[in-house]
Amino acid sequence: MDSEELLAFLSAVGHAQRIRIITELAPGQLYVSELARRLGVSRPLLYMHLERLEKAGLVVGRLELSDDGKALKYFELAPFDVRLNVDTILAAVRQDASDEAGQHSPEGS
Amino acid sequence: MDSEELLAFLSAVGHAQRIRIITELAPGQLYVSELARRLGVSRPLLYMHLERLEKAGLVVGRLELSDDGKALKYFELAPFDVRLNVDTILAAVRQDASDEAGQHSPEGS
DNA sequence: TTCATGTGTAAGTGGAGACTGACAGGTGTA
DNA sequence: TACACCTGTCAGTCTCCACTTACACATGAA
Repeated sequence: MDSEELLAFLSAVGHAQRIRIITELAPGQLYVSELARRLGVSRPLLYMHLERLEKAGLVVGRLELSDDGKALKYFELAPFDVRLNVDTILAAVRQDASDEAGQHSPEGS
Repeated sequence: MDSEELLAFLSAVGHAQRIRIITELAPGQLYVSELARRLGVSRPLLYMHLERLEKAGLVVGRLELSDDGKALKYFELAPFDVRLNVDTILAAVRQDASDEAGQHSPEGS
C-alpha cells in the first residue's frame, strides 16, 4: 500500500457519516434506498459517500434483481485490517519510491 | 477511544501534507521554522497542521531555549499505534454510548 | 395510467478548511 | 541601530467537498 492508497483509505474512514455507514453495514448488506432511509440521508449524498468508500476498498456494491423484478443496488463491507503507526506510514511513503522505480507491473505487496 | 477521538485521529493523518510532516519528524524533533523550510510551507499553515496533529495526539510540541537565547518551538512524534478494521470501528462507536452513560470521569480504556 | 418503489446523474449552493501575506514581538550579533 | 534569526496570530482568499433539489428512466401493483 503506497501513500496514495493509505490517504484514500484514511480520508474515507475519517468522516462521521461514513463511519455511520460502516456501522450500518456491519450486520449485513443493504441496498441504497434502504440505507438512505435508515441514516436519514439523501440518496445522491449517500451515493457520493459509497463511491468514496468503494474506491478506498472498504465497501463493495453489486446490482441485484429482487423477486419482484426491481433492480436493487446492494452494498456490503469489504474485509479490511490496517495498522496505523509511524512505521506503517513510513512504509507507505517508501512504497511510493518503489512504485516510481517499478512503474507499471505493481509489486502486489 | 470513542468515535470522536477516532475521527480526529483519522482526519488528522488523512492529509498529504500532514503525512509529510510525520515523515519529516520521524527521525527526530525539529523546530517549526526549520520544518517549514524543509517542507517548503508557510509557517502559519504549518502551525495549523501541527495544531491539528497535536490535538489528535500524534505530535507534541514544547518551547525550548537554545544556547544562544533564542526560543525554539520543537515538535516531535508521539507514539501511537491504532488498528483499523470493522471491529475496532464498531468498538469506538459503542464507546460513545458508554461515554454518554458514564458522563464525566472517563474510562481511560 | 397513475402511484409507489427503485437506480442513476446533473447542476447548483454553502461552508469548512487549506493556504497566503502581513503584522507585532522577542533575542543575539555586526 | 540595523540585521538575521525565531515565535505567534490576524485577516483575508480560494478551493474542495458535503449537501440539496431536480431530473430521466425503469419496474410492479392498484
